Amino acid sequence: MVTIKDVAKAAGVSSSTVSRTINNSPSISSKTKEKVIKEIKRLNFSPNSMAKGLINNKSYTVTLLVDVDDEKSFQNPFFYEIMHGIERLVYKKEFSLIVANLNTTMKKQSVLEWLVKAKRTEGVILPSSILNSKLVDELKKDGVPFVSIGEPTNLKESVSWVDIDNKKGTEMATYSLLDKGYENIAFLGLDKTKLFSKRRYDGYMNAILESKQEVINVECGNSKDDGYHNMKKLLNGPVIPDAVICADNIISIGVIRAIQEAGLSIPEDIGIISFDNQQIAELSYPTITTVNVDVYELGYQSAKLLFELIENPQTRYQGLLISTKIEERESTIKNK
Amino acid sequence: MVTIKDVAKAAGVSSSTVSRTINNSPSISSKTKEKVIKEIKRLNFSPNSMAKGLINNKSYTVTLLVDVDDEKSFQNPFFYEIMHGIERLVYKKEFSLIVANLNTTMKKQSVLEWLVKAKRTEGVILPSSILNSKLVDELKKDGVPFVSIGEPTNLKESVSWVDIDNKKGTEMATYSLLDKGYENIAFLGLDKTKLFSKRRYDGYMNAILESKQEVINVECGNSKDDGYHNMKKLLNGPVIPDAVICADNIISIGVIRAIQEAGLSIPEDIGIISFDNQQIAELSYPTITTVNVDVYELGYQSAKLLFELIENPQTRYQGLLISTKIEERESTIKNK
DNA sequence: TTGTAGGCGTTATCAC
DNA sequence: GTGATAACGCCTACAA
Repeated sequence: MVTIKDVAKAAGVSSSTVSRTINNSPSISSKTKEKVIKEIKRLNFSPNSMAKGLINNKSYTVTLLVDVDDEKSFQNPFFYEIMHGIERLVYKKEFSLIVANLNTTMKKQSVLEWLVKAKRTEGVILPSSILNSKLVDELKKDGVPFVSIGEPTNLKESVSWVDIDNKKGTEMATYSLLDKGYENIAFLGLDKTKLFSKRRYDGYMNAILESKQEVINVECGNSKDDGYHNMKKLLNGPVIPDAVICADNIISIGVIRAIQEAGLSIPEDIGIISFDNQQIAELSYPTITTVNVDVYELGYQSAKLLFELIENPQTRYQGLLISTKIEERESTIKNK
Repeated sequence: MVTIKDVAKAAGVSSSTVSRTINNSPSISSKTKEKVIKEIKRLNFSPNSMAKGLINNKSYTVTLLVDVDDEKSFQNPFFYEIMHGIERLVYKKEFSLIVANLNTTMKKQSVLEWLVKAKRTEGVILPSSILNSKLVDELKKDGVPFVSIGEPTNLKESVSWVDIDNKKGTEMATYSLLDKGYENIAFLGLDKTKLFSKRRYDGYMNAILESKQEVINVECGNSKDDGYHNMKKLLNGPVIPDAVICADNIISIGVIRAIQEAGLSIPEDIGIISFDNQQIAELSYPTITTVNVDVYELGYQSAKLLFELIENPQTRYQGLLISTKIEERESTIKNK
């Protein structure tokens, strides 16, 4: 293993000079600097991250905490993109990204304790679904900066978080449907136990009331069967909508099925807008217009907030909303 | 920060005694050991991982390398489960799991170099799609153990890898269809550029030839449109199959569409078996019978192989195949 | 069985 | 601008 001493010897300088070169110290002549850099390259030297960390008491490491056993924790398709966004910034900062599972069984302690107390990590990003007051207390007590992905609920403390602007998303979706000429727009899939679902409903409500239209609201779960059965009911009901906004992407699969079985056509008779799950939206017949959710950006911004907290612990906690965009596909008509 | 010295002072022993206690040294009286452990707990002490790493020249860290920009690298839905399998073993070994992207831009060097040379990681797990001879050379030169997820292709060197037993999977699927009474079984979606696709075809071939049936093979890409158009062609062709095995899960969505448009019923007229993508298989109407692929196990076994290499660098390279299981859903009939 | 001392590779603090 | 030296927290001979 080639160390700073080897480089120093080879370049005929002291190890401090090599250290200064590595760390871009201003007080060093460009001549020796050049010489040292040359030797560093020749010897293929990289500073040992642990020795450096020991001195500075830093691990140069950030943790993405998940709960694999909790379905709400991170949806499979979203996780990869979120991680990608995080990774981009983390490595730009010359940190490493650790991924850990909240409920991993370790000998004596919890993973989180293990990561935090042994100085293995300097900050944590975690989904709001696993964030409760107890966890917040622990993290704050240990002085580890953290950022929640998703706006937390039922929390007394204030924390930093990043979320999709769900409300604005459905608001835009509703207006977009109205613009196209749809007149009876239903919202299907409100689940009051879920914040994102409520937010999406709020956006829909806003736009509907603002436009003096009638609210058609169907509360239900988020499986394809929920979508199917509730759409069926709606089609037999007093007011048949000519457009449906689905709170959650899976629901829309069942909704489409119900509409097609009733002999109605999409998007002519009934238009559909759902929330982003690109793969499903594009696999369906017809493909589904969605409120596009930029989860890469979600990840990137969460990392950005985290680094602000790491670099300056005095930073105030803040909430950040990522804007959405409507991606037109076959389930909505261009002009009615 | 509480160090080994604080514990030593509190317990009235030397720091070496504390160190010995932590590391379960045999030469220590159970009495002092007890005393020390008590203080460790009271003071809430955890050994600093970097100081320990510096001594042993170990990082206690394993890296999962991906290429987020390469679609073949890891399918979204698979990644999470694979990672879960890896994570399980990694933390059991009291290591951390780093996730890094091959093409992350760092100032001077590649992430991999950065991770390896600065002693940030002790082993690497990576998808076969990004593994080429150049990368193998680099990894071997640096002496980092690594395991490929997926059987590598076009590699002169021998390496350790884990893969799904694709061949056996389609073989079982074919026999299962024959058992149910299907007689003209087609294989749709052979892509000769992909090893897993070829393996799946081989399994189908084996079973068909063994059973003295006729081979119906359609080569095509793996989009839903490929599935749709090629199934349509098949339905207009001389021999209409009464069962289809799809090489890839997305294809089956198009295949189903084509069959339904032709007014035929699934599974009565035509049965379908595809490969695992649980979400898609269950969202479809009808739900799709799949060859179930245990990607958690894939991840777990890759980590196991990696640790064998880390703990004993003399370990021989080996390839490991994970068996599959057929998950019956609506797209195949019970008895024809 | 326990304690002392030296060192892992780096950086910060002094001198020069 | 540069070099010696002492840390950082832990482990491991070696000594007792």
